[in-house]
Amino acid sequence: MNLIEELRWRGMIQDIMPGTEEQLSKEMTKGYVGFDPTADSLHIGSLVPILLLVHLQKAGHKPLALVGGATGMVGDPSGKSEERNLLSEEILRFNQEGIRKQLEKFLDFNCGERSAEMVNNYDWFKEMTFLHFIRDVGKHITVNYMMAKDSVKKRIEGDTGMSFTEFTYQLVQGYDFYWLYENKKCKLQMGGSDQWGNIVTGTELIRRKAGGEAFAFTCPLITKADGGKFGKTEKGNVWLDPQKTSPYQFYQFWLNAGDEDAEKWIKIFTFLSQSEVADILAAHKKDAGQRLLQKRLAREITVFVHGREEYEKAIVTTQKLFSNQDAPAESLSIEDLEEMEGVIKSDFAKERILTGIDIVSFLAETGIFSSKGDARKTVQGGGVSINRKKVENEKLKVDSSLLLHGQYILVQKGKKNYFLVKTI
RNA sequence: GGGCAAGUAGCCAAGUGGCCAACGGCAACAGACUGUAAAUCUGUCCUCUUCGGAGUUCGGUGGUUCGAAUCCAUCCUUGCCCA
Repeated sequence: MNLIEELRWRGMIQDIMPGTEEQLSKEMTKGYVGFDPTADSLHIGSLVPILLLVHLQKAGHKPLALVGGATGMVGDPSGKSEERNLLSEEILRFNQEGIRKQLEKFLDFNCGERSAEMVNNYDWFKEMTFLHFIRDVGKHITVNYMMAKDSVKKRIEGDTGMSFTEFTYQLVQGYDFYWLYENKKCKLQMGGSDQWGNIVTGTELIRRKAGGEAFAFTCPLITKADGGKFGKTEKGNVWLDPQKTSPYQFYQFWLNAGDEDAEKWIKIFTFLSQSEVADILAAHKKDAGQRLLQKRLAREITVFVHGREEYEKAIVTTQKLFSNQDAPAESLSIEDLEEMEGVIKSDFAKERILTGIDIVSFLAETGIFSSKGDARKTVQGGGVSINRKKVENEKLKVDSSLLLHGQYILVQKGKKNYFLVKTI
């Protein structure tokens, strides 16, 4: 199976330029994807472009990761309804470093001629003068062409308008492709389907300015069946950086996927073969309650991103927190409590417990809730458990009888948010 | 520079002198049902609260009024049109 066929059954191809498949089977091809340095870590949304590069490398081609230092300073209008804030050079440089470190985990940067490579478009744009740009780049593309782009049209017809800076974005990005074509012999660009317009501007520029031929394909944007935003949880973005999103939370994110989503995602986010996926789906359909599909999905991705060891830790924590829902909290050892990851820990003065404190004040003062009113409302709604027992009465006194091992209290806010309060 | 329109909670969006902490929708959080899903139903959703209330909001500032998101002035921002 060649690269395109492979990606196609995985549902990773949205648009593809004619001739791309032939080019890929003809010779070792360099292909690139652009990454946006607006944050210092990549989140799981960027996992898709990363996977495109990984697949490319596996298929015997050379991946380039372009960090949009220059374009990040401008802001892409695609899919945005509003003008973006501009970032300073310093922040962009810092973010670029973070991204680089993460990419190194997924791509092989040291395997001969197919080694992955990282480039930053700031490097060729910082020297570029305005005159140079409008003469050598702008000259080749008509405004009519640029205006016809969906991303531009929407903004012009909408009621927010669009600055010249953003309008120029597609040219700047298109020039990236041209530059890589000329200087690195890069003939392929990949990206999310929202990038299609910008990518085509690039191939157009290559055709007109260099008389060359370049190729491209895009991957559909990842969506959720319920229309929600992919990659967001209660706590915000799901990041690839374990400092920002712990491996446990990362694992949980995938484990919580809906059936419909998981079925799509397992093809996109894992390297399982077509027959393996078919087997898993069949097994899942037989007994959906087992959630074999989600478990496998979560396992594959967590191992891929964080490694086997972290995955196993996440599993252990998961089992402790969820598998024996009915087991009394007293059965957990001190080690279990201390080592559970994904549990937010806080300290609390022991005297307050010994003298007894009402549940509402306790929840507010430990920071589990931001205010007493908030805590009270959730308790009234049945949303708080202490040591795995639902708090039925908001007048409950918290005292030493609730301490596990003489010093811990395990608090649950909802079903999935655990807090461990340690008295000192 | 001139003309017109608009700015309301995280977002969309009603409200055009008191009944307004402000209809409705989305998002979010919690509960029930489940499979730590989805769908559905219920509750919460400006801040604090001793759950009785209290305090701060409707682009900013000043004003009119017993009383303003609502009227007036002025400034700021955005869009459209003209120069």
